[in-house]
Amino acid sequence: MPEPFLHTLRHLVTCYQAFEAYSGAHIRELGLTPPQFDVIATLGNTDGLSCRELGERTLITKGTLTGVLDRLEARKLVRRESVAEDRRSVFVRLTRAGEKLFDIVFPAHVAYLRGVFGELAGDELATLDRLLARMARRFAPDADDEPAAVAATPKSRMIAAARRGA
Amino acid sequence: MPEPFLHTLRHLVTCYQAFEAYSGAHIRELGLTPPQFDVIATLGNTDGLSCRELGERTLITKGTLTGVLDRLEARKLVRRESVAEDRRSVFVRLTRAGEKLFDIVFPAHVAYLRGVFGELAGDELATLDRLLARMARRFAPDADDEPAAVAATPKSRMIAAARRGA
DNA sequence: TGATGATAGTTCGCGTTAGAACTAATCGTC
DNA sequence: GACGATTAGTTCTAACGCGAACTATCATCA
Repeated sequence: MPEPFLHTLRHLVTCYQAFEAYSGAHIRELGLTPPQFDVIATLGNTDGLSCRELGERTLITKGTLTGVLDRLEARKLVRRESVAEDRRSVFVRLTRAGEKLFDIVFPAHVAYLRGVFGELAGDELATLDRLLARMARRFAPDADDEPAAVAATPKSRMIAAARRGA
Repeated sequence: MPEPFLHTLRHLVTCYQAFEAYSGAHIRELGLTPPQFDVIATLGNTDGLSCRELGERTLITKGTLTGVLDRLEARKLVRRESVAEDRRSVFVRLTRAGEKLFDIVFPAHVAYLRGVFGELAGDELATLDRLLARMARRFAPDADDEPAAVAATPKSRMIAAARRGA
């Protein structure tokens, strides 16, 4: 009993990390950290989002999000606004500079990633997709795949883009 | 052109994070952080490893590994020894207490994970395995899958176990 | 109204992350 | 055998990562 699932797990981790390294290297060249990119990408073509929603979409926990937004705000790529209806809430939106950056880095990064999948047959991609989703549900029964669904788990990368493309 | 690969990527990230959260929660209950567990698990049933090899197997970069080992050594779970043949190298091995901990936490964690895969048919697991490995190679052409092969990329989780089971 | 509870963000502690700069030791090669 | 190039670990910096504690603000319901 060599526990074959451990083998699969290792490949999951290896694959994820390889993706992270590949994607992250490019993002850093663009002058952003991966979480910062996720925020920019999520905010792009939007009228703004609450911190809560932004956290859900990027899979960044709220504690971490505060710091990420602080740094983006310091660079004037993002602006925090208070909401009249609910004064607990904070609305986040791209500044002009943020939008400009989005228009550059988002397409660039998607193009950068697209190259990797060139040869992968569409049905293989679909199979991988399906199996990953199933496995994810197994680990986190309270899955999150539908537009309005809510989760509140950890970090991410390119999540934003993935969700947009979905 | 909805860029279907973005959808797959999102699932990769979601799946990885779900695994991390699931696995990490249990590991924390056992009184270790995930990287610490990886080190303990990798060192278990071994006569010790060099920092270099330990880093390669756990996929923890050397800079990070120093800190992880510092904390494990402070808890007397691990011991650093200098090597006569190569005085640059540092040999790391479990202390008696470390071995004792390994004997408890490793089987416990494998059992904890095994439950999740119960229903997954063997061939599906194999398919997922194969596709993940292929995708990983695509992101990191200098793949690492054979025993003695070398890589030097980032972090991990349960890597140790996966490699042992492999 | 007023106590109870839930929610939105921030702050904090501790640990991890990558990457780059640094020291020390060994290797390759002539 | 000396010299430049590698290699092993450590140190440093900036940014996450999560959980937990905390503040402020709604929401509910009696």
